Amino acid sequence: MNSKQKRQPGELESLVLGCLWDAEGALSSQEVQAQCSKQGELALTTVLTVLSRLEDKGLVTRESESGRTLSFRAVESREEHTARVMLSMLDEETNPTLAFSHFAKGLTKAQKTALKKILGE
Amino acid sequence: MNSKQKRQPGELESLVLGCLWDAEGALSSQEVQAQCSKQGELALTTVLTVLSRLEDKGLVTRESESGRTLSFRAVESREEHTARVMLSMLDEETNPTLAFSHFAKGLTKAQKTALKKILGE
DNA sequence: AACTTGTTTTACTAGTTGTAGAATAAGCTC
DNA sequence: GAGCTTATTCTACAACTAGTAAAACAAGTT
Repeated sequence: MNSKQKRQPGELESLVLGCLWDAEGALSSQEVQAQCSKQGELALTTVLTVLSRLEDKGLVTRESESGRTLSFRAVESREEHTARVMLSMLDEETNPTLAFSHFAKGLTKAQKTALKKILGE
Repeated sequence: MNSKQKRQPGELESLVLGCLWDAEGALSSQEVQAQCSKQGELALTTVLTVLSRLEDKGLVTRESESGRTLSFRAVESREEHTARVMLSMLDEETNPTLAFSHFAKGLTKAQKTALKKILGE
């Protein structure tokens, strides 16, 4: 039986990846299912399909620990992922400084302070 | 006639948007076609379809200047766009400071200097 | 009125994502 | 070790996105 809750494309993958990001270590497919299902039921096979696709994209790895059961973990942390995507966007800029300029305008005061501190080290 | 050069999904849209970003002002569909076709021929209708889709996404606007002919222009500059996407990613972070930390590690020396300067103002 | 040319409609294909049943494999129980 | 249980992989399909462009339409021009 399915609940066919129309999701935006990419939404389920983000949800699953988010579960792994929020978890300390690796999770079994059942654990991922349990976490994700807080937002509506999902079949275990659905979760496994999504995990496979995330693996194909290099965002998730699987480790077989206790015989039959697999564990999945995010390759990067949420913050590493964000940083990497941000950096890759900058790489395509011909004028990174101008991009920084717009970027800085949108930062909150707290964010600006935090970033300045990190750059100062 | 078509050349069916397999493009990655999103590639053509980026190409077209890139033309508009590289142009000073607004471009006619023919001008966009000419710019884009440096990378292989494209039918004018293809270009127009892509422009329409970019408009639907709010990335492009059209202006009708001299009667029949339309002009298209990017809503944001390349750098504004990059900055906005970067900021929106940060907005979803629970720990922006940690993201900054990874981000800073990936910046070149020159980029770090430029960013520090901008933040200092 | 016919011709030219710029724009919109329609269409088709391929690929991605959401979703999950069916099939298979690997342990476990008696 | 034959069968039961359960974890994983295969297969499938619908909806949507994106590449691509022919066909249809509209608005000047001659």
